[in-house]
Amino acid sequence: MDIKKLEAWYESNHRKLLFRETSDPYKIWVSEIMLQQTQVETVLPFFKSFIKKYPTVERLAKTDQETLKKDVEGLGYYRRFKYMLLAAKQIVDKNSGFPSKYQDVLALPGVGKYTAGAIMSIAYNEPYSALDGNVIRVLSRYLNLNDDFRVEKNKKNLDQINQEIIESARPRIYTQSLMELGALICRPKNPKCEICPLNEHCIAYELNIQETLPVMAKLKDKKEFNYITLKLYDKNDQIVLRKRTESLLEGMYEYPQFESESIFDVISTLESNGVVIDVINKEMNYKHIFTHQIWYMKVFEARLLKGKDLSWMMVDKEKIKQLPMAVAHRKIK
DNA sequence: AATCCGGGGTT
DNA sequence: AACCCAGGATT
Repeated sequence: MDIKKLEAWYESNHRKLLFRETSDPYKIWVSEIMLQQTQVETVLPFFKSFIKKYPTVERLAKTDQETLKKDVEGLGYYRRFKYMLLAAKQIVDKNSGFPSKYQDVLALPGVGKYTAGAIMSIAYNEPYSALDGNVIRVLSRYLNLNDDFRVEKNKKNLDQINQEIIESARPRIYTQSLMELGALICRPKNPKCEICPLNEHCIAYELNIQETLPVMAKLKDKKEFNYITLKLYDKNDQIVLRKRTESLLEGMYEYPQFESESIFDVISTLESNGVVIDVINKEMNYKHIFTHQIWYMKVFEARLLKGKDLSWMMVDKEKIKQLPMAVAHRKIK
């Protein structure tokens, strides 16, 4: 591996990212949790306001799950922030600062092998492999590895290789340079191999098969759901919301919705539970795509005439925007 | 080892 | 519309 060329490339070409202007392990940790499955550009504004509001782990530990969910609304995978708050409380309870040993970092809720390696190498400059999607792409091309990297065993092998490399590199620079190279040069499509600092010994480039790597098994098809979604107003013109308890979007608020294709079925189901609604008009159809699901939502405006579900809460229309709500419903107008 | 967790981007 | 991207926890 041309580590010297790679690190030199990084030092003169990397983006100036707000969360890389520090080696405060707390801030590195926050950024790495946000960056899980999420693009840099998406994370930046969230990180900025988050650190302004929660400059220290002590300040973060004092907040509550619902406030935190609202702070990160739109980032997705909200469970990671549930774990983030649990971890912050653990750290503050122990009163020994942000952990600095690999095993202690790895033991934090929501921190796996990648995130622990990223924190150790970027914040503490210690040689621990951080194998994310970018690094997998760069190394699989450089070494021409045809393994399916959705298979855990293959990731583990590559992680071992990366561990050996980082032990003779400058960890803080090395980890960031591989990720930056993956984002800017060694991109999934149209990689800029001509200007890549690793092109001299990149096997995939030599064979011109760089775009076929890395091999990733196809994900299974998404499951589709049809919902009747209600913008339901009570007599005081307040709107009915429900706080989700399901593991999907847990703790986020939503308009009441029912798995059905027919508003008439929903009306009769509600009536058999003592709830009477008067449908005013059909609004729009919405589609929302998750990783494993697609929601087709038929939205109706309705008036609540009688009864209510125990899980419902009445909210002033203007207050909706203050509550954490998934994009799937936030986009309903 | 397989499945569950969002959301945004590109083609 | 169809494709791409991708860590951690749970089971």
